[in-house]
Amino acid sequence: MKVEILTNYEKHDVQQKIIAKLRDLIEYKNLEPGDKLPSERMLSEKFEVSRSNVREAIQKLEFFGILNSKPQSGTFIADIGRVAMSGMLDDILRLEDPDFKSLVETRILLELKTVKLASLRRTEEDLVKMRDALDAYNNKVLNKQDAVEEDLLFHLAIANASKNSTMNTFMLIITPEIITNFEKYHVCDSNQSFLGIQEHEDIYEAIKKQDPKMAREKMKVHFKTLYQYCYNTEE
Amino acid sequence: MKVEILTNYEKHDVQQKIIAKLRDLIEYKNLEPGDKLPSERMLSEKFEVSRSNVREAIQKLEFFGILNSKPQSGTFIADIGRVAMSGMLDDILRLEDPDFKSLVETRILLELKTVKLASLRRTEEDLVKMRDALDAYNNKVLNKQDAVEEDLLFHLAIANASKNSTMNTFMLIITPEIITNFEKYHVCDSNQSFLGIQEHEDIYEAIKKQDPKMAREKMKVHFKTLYQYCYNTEE
DNA sequence: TTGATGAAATTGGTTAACCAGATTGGTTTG
DNA sequence: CAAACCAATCTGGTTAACCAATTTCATCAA
Repeated sequence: MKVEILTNYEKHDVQQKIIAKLRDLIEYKNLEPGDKLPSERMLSEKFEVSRSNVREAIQKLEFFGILNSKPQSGTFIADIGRVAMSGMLDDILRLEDPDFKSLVETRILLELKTVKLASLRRTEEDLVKMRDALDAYNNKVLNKQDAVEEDLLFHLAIANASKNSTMNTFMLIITPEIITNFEKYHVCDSNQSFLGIQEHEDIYEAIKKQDPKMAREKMKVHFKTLYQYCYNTEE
Repeated sequence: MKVEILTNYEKHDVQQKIIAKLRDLIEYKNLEPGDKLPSERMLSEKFEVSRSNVREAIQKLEFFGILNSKPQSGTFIADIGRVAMSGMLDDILRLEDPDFKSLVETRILLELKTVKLASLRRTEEDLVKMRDALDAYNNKVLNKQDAVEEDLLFHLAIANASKNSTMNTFMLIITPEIITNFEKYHVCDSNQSFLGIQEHEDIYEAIKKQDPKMAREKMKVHFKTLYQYCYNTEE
């Protein structure tokens, strides 16, 4: 068991080292936006790591949008300047994985916004999807079953109706971690889920009526218990 | 040129297909949380794609937190239930890449929060980093040079001082796209940058004085021009 | 019958060879 | 002299063979 964590740590460590070396290389060689990075083979040789490790590091930086690879051509530095590039790489290297409090803070922030946007932009189709998620949740709760997943799916349906793809993506990123943490800390017990039915219905109604103020207010009520786990998150 | 876009499209397409097939497989085989996925070799054979394609798709789903691979053991379904899993996979498949408006909306939302958190939680070290970023920005502007990057680095320093790793990560994700879009649409011309100096200084002062209300207010002022590009983003 | 044992099969990860398309630079041709 | 051309080279992507750790299961001992 200890070994597994160790290997994962080492793997992450190797990737961080490669990213750091790439940053130094870019600095040292004075590479500018649009310039081509040395080939993957060269980098793997120079950094003394496997080519697949190099590829994974490049993929990660592609995800952050500061590199992009073109098949049969090369890997290029994105159109952000050297200063921004260097600063961002430093930040990426310094990134820690999120704690529960940080997740909840962010979730509340995102959802108080998506619910407003959803009430302004939702289509009829969106309403149907939300209604379905709601019914699934209600069924589970009435049968006294755990309904954390159905809960989150309703919230994801709202994010979907907000028509903001960035916030939608971010909600998707934090949702699994929220679920596992909820189950770990037993945030939701059954009577809370029971309350949740009405709270969800209120939110749904506000969105249906296209009333952003009300929607936001009802979401806030719904998050009241969450606030307790994150008490100094002033609105 | 057309070919390059095509290959990228196809690559993304292949990955989406694999994810869809994984979803169907999980549904069909009734795989529960904690269960093991078939091996990468089997999947690549069954889906008729290369094993590396399978690995990349799995990596993506690992990033979203719904799978995790253990070396020499297997790939496992994360501890979120089948319902949540299935819903999330559908959402992931439906994700579109972000438009500028969505990016700006999200950035404003995040920054109005991080600036408040930063003013409550900033350390002396954070202040130094922000001061450095600020000086770099001012220098560039006074020399009438483009300072988009330095601008963003100041904002990233704020996100860093907010001590919320999730928001910090999200800011890093959207920053490069913000920069490229800014340069594409020429959002910042020189006299605006000139105004920016004072606006930045105001924000910095508010954070230094640990005044969250003021900090948020000054950030709002700073975003006034951005609002124009995203006018129906009501506060 | 039950628990321990260990060899064989299976796993994700790594490596190296290979592929097809893009790039390059020297040559040819008008 | 400049433009067109083509082959050698270089690129990221793919494939297949290999590795070491893990899992499995038939075997054996108590």
